[in-house]
Amino acid sequence: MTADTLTPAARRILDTASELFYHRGIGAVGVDLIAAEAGVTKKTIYDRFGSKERLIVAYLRERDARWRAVVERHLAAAPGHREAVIAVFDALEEWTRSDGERGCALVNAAAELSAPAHPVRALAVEEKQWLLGRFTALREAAGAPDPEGDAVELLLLHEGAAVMHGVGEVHAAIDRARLAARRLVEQG
Amino acid sequence: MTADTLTPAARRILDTASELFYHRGIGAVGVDLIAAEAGVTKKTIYDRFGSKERLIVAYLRERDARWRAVVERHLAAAPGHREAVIAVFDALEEWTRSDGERGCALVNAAAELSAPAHPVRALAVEEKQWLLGRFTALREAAGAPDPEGDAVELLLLHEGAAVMHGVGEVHAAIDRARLAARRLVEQG
DNA sequence: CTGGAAGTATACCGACCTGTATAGCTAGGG
DNA sequence: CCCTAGCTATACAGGTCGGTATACTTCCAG
Repeated sequence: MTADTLTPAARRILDTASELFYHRGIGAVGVDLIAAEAGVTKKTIYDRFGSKERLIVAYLRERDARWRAVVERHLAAAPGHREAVIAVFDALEEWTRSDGERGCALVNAAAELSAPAHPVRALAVEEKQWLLGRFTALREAAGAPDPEGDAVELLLLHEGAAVMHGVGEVHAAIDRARLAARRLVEQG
Repeated sequence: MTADTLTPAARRILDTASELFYHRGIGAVGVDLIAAEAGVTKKTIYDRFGSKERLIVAYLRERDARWRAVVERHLAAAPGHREAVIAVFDALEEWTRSDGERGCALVNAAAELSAPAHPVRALAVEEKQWLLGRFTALREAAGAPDPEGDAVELLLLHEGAAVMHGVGEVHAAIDRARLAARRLVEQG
């Protein structure tokens, strides 16, 4: 990871861009705005990141890494394979509470940048399959008869909860997803 | 509904805009492109729709109406309240097969246009709560002990399936969602 | 037969976009 | 002591954006 080798200005740029991209959308945020908010010159942005697209990728990469770290922490604290599945939904709750009411950044970015060859699509696919793999392994370890089927279902509940949390006005989406997940692991 | 009172050119504009907005994203499609693809002058677009934003709203409204009609058709054909729940997922499968691989247009639009006061957010919320209400009524009619809880869970599966179908690379997401829904209604 | 509605064609506006160029400042290490 | 990395400041290029203005045509209904 190159995250720690960032210069101070680059750090500020990435933090500012993350905030703005996530809450206002990628297309709605220009490079000039990022520069102004970060207290930095546009030249510095282009010196450090090369282009807006690469800044977007850096933003999504870092955010994804932070999200995965939250999940891993919750997984490590779970006493067993069944509890670990539930812990992923605890991680989602913590994540959305601290970080935002706008759903999954990767999904949103993929919605904006629709070109099939765009790098953010690959990032999104990779993250979803990482989580899918996590769920599959946990259900395998728990001796479930259909680990992959369970994993897809858990992923659907997870993504559904993230989306509905993003559009809002549907109460306790994450709670309900966790409840369904608990029922799945307890009587599977 | 004002859909049938559209002039021929307006009809072409709305059809073209729907195609482009859905597959490329709203921000990625300019008014000039819509005009060119529809074989129409920009002036005609502004004469008929007033602004890009109102064209976007018209696009989402009409698409939503078509989607709801598909759902209603599947619901009407279902022999009972439990089968009707499953039928919604059949509707989703038919809908995505005929109309696109890019998930829910309302969710995507809400992801792009993040301003909380933007009209598309209200549209998205309204549609999700319509579907939620449908599910709730069906579970109530089936005598389920927790109709609203069931409805939220079904909505999560539905939205999750739509999203994962959009990012792709997760096989049989809709099939799995329907399977989970069937299990929910058969042993609730 | 005439007037208005629905178009086309073309040109333009100001704002904003990503990205580049030029010049100068500062601090730390060989 | 000077060179380079990292930065600031400012200006600008080239393009696209949503939206408007003007002038002409076509066609149908009162």
